[in-house]
Amino acid sequence: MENITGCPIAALLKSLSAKHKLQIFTLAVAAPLRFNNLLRQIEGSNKQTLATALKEMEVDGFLNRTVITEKPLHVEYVLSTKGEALIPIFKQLEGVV
Amino acid sequence: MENITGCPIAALLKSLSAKHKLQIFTLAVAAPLRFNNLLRQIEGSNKQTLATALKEMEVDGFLNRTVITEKPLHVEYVLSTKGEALIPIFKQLEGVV
DNA sequence: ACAATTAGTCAACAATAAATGACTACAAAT
DNA sequence: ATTTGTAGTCATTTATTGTTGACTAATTGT
Repeated sequence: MENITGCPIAALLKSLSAKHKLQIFTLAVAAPLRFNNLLRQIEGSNKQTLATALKEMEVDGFLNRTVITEKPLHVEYVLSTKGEALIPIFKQLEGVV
Repeated sequence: MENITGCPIAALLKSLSAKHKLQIFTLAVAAPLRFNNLLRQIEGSNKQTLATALKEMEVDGFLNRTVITEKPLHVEYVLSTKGEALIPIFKQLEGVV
């Protein structure tokens, strides 16, 4: 009900702190992501939360969603340049914890 | 109801994303903080949320709480070394947004 | 003595985020 | 033709977070 002119970094932090997003980032570094794969890999996750996370990460410009019109016709999520830029920052946070 | 063995960085991100914390960090860079001062400075804040934020930041080791036994007997919150370590990371996030 | 300022706590309520289960829709395999 | 795998949506419920207003308690100022 607020934050029309809120701080963008605070908004980013809040967005990044949503459930499973950090793990999604981590997995996306290794390989392109697929919905049902994530659902199996990320224990304790569910369709809805995952769908919301992926959608937000796409809207925020961290992931690129592509429909692959081949073999088993599926969707791939790949880290964008903006998404990749966050990885070293997460690494730095490791040093603080 | 979970996260017994959760990722510490995810936990840190979630903690940092709590309301007003980023602003508290920012204000703490400039000068020691006082409770009622914050309440006035941070618009839209309230005692409870502020008290919770300050307590958590203290428990997380980002702020040091000191009772100043002088003049008007008050409490000061000052950034710890660990808290200061986060500042450049926040700055880096600015570059990503 | 009384009021204000200090720094909070507590319980009840409202708002937001996440979980659950049912459902959709298309393509490919049996 | 039916099941399986793809990738989701939708409505409801539950859990987590934040807000509100009343209250405490010590200190300081008038």
